[in-house]
Amino acid sequence: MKEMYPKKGRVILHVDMNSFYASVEMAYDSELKGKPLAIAGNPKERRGIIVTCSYEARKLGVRTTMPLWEAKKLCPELIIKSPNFDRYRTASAAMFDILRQYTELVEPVSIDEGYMDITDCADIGAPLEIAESIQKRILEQLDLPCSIGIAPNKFLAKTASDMKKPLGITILRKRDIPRILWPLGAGEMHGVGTKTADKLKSIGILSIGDLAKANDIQLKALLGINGLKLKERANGQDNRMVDPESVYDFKSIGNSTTLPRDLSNQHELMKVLDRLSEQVAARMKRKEAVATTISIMIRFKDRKTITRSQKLQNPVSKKDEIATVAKALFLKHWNGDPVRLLGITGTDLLEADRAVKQLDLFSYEQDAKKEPLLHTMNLLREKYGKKIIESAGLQRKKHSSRENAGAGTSFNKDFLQDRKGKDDFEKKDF
DNA sequence: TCTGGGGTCCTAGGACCC
DNA sequence: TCTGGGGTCCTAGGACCC
Repeated sequence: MKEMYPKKGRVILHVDMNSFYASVEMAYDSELKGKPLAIAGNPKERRGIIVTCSYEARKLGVRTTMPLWEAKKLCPELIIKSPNFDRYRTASAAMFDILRQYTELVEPVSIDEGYMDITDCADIGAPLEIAESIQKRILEQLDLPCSIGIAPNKFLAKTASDMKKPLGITILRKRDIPRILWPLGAGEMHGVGTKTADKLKSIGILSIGDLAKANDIQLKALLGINGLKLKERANGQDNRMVDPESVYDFKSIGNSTTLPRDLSNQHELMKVLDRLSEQVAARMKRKEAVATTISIMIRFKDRKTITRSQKLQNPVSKKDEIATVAKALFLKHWNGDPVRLLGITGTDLLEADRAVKQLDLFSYEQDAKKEPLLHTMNLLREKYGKKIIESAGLQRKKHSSRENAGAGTSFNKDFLQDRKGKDDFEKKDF
């Protein structure tokens, strides 16, 4: 939907911070400047990986996602720091503040990159002048380097910002596509990873130019809809708008942890789930969100990973509620194998106040009942197995999906109807 | 003595409904 | 008498990105 009404002749910037975490650390401590520096996931644990590293470290062969021990072996003088996310968030906010001094049309994509639509900024200056000004300001005011891509759409801007690092500015025009974009390997395209690159290779598509000219039918058979989208991009077509609001519609909140050692002890694993539930609950509270689905992720010794999820009748956000569901899911699906990683994620998020309003509307007892309800469901499941719960759930689901549909709009008769049905149901079954 | 943690989007199958 | 064709919801997994 966002793609429907692009303006003609847009000017889009993609601002990409250079080795962001490492650069922020250097801005805080100038002693680090010019030295090989790496930010590593968990320097004390044996399973740390390199999250970001300075250009000096890159020259010595250190790479993002490289295991810490490998990086140390490669480069004994490497300075290793653990990430300081508060610091990065502060720097990020300051960076986006600078961008918004040029236009409100700023879309953060991640902590260290964002798009700007400067089509209507001609009064400020030419696109190149604006980019130079932004880059200079971020460097002078925050002591942080960035690269900027200038292009008629997001895909080309993103591609352009990647071309000169650090501190580059690259213009990529439509007419430059055959000369600059097409010779690149298909795997270098944003959206094409190793799997897709391999698949493309299997039908003889090696470069972005090959992809741009590929056969639609063949492409669709190989990659589905995504294949056709990639072909469009390869031809420089991308109608996605710059959407400043997109930050606010997050879809999931989750935390996971790789355990210091593989764990088979159920009690210890339960404690880990408690801790993760607490983290997820804290973040939901901060974001004023509640979740209607809880998923867990289990990774085993051999890195095989499974996810199991449960859709809930009532949204949850409190630590104990999340932990109850997560633990039940875990116990139901764990085969006893040693566990390497555990994760908990809440999805199908609703705004907290909206969800509270829903509950208020539907039953005065609901809040007090929520936990006993979950508890009861678990007991029933243990006693009677899955079937009875699911058949019970089915009736309730109808009500709850109606609630959700109505909650965003206004109070109406359906609400009263649903309310009646729901109360009846609860008295009958619980 | 390999490979973190935060996400998004897409696909596919089964259950269920009409 | 043995079997259609939509559609939705839920679950699980995979690919990709930073």
